Amino acid sequence: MSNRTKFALIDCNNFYASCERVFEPKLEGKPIVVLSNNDGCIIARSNEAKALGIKMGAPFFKVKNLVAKNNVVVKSSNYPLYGDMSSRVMKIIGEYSPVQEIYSIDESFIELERLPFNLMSHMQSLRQRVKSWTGIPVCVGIGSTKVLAKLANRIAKKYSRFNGIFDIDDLPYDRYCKLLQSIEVGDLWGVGSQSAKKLNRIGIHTSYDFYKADVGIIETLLGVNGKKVYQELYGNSCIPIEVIPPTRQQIVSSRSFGSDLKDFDELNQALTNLTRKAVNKLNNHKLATTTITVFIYTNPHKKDKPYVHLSKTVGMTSAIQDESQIIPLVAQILRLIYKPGHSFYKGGLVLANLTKDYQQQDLFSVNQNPKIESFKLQKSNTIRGVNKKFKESIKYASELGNNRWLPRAEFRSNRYTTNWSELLII
DNA sequence: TCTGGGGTCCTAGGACCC
DNA sequence: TCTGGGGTCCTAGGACCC
Repeated sequence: MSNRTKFALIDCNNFYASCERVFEPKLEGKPIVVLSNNDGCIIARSNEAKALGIKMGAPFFKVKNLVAKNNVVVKSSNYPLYGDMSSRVMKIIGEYSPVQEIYSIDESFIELERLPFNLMSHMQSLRQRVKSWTGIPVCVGIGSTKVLAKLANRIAKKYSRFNGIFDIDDLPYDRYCKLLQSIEVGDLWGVGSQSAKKLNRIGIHTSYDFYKADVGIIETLLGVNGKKVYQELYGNSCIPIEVIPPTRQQIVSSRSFGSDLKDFDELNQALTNLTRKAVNKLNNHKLATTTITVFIYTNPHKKDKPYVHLSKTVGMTSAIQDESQIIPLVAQILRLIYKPGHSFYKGGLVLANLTKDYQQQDLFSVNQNPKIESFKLQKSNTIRGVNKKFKESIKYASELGNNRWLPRAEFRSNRYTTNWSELLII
């Protein structure tokens, strides 16, 4: 047991709600919810809000009464703040192990093998340091596989007597089985609602049922991923830590609009903005794309009107990476799919087939005057430089207009850590 | 009636995660 | 009135190749 690899999962408690509290300490002890883009759904809740029965993912308008009655504090999401807080937290976690995977904005796995420390006090020190340096509370789950570390984290969060740290390997076998019996199979990491339904149909309801089932049946029903989860419950590590994030496969940029859009120019305005965001990401990763998908669709929740989903994918013979190439192309594709008379609720684009090698020229293209090519490159570098220094001061004209697409964000807090004009004032 | 075998690549759809 | 956004991987089926 003791010389097996050990993993720890560090998970921030109610991350977005906790970020809001750091800069508004009077919210401590009060119920808080954070809304998705466009103030649509609940995407984070403080413990107090959870206790009121506010569900994850609930549409905001459906819980407005409950929220008002209980004086729940409402915040629009503030990703610049959360992203910056996340990188601070992750950096501190990284000081506690040479092997770290940043799994999501609020979770990180680390490997604990061969660390010359008492594990418990080492992790206790991590928790305290993250809390005192950033204000964010975290819990630590420890186990010999990632699935077990995830499970352990649940326990650490749920029972305060563990002081935020739980090592599942410390459980004797019978207690481990008891624990599995208390957890629904759909709550295991990697078993989602669809798989849970399939398993329920053959009498597998708890994680313990799953643990005791035949591995062949699990593989037939859930495929290789289900089998991995199964084996990880037995302590056989199948899902390795990924220290280096794999290269991106695609970049998606999409939004539901602040108001439904009918007009082509309005849609194009929104799409230009989204394209610029996607291209910035592309450039930051030093990638180029050869496949662009553009899509727009009407509100699927409105039953009185037909749901219309329009999209088109275009492939190119050579990879492109420049705003001046991609923005006009997106506008062209939008022109091809656009149909008047519908109220579009959401739209976006996907850049796919990403490649590092964007110098490759098209064999059949003509007029590749090297002077012109180098001028183009110089131009786009200049624009990028100016925009970096003077925040988004050069834009495509197609992005300017009536801004009806801008998402609602009625309850947004300040970008305390990333914007000079929104610093905390004491 | 009987109709090879082995492989790749691409796409769409489904499932999962946060 | 009001329902998020951004990812990954797997699988099945079709097209195509020799």
